[in-house]
Amino acid sequence: MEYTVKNNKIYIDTPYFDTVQILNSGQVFRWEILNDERFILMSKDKLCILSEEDGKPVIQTDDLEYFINYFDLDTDYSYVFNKIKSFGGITEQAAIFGRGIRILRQDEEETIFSFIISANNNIKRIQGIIKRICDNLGNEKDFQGIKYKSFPDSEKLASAGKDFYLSIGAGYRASYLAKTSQMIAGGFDIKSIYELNAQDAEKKLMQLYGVGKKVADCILLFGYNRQDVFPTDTWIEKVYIDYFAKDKNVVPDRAKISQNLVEIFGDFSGYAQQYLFFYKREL
DNA sequence: AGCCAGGTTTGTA
DNA sequence: TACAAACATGGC
Repeated sequence: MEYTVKNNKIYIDTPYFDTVQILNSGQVFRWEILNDERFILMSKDKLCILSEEDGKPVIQTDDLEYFINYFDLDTDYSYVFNKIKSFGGITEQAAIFGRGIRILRQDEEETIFSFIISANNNIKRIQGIIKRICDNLGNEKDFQGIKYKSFPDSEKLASAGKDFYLSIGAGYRASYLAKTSQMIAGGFDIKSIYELNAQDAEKKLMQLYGVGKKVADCILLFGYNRQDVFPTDTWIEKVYIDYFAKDKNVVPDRAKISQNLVEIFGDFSGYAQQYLFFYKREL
């Protein structure tokens, strides 16, 4: 076991958990610096405090079970890490560089809306838009004197119109958020996606307004914990051109890049994607 | 100042 | 099917 639980705290004891790397890996947007070396992270209506004791990560929370699952603490990352390293080259370098990254098990619904907002957007602004949505539509919560707002459910999101999303700076994604929240609140079954294979799951998610292939793949990876997809954005496209393309002058489209990378990495595509994304973006 | 950001949708041929 | 333009906004 790579963690122990005591008094509402989870003590992490593994090199495969680096708080700063996880927070900066671009999969989670609702976090803030609390004070030096302490962070708060929110998911759904829950919050945890991330800190260090004796140089090791500590998670403080009212809901231990939720965050043990959220941080994927029961997955053996030494196995994942070594498997990714075995691909060699840039992939091995990326894994070593981002050794402390984990793929979080985030809420499906929150992930859907978060990654609709992510389209053609930068991470700082994505964080701001999501924060303003929570501040305006979320429920008031409190954890040990820290006041925060929950992520609103689809009904609440659907009750706000396109004009609201425009007013909080969502830009042209405003209509996507208004429409998709109405679809999900209206009965679009996002749980049934767990039963589908990757291709059908992708197609189903792409029925949602504002969800194309790349966003669908991010939702599957971060919200459904599916590893057999390879979200291909501008950064992964750069990685592909630099290190995987046979002919740099003939660059396939992103769907084809994604397909090629899944053929290479198979059921470890998600992990490989995350290490490579982090490596390219941090350098 | 101007390009870019974890792209998607819509229109055209 | 394939490609291009339109789409809002702010980070750096």
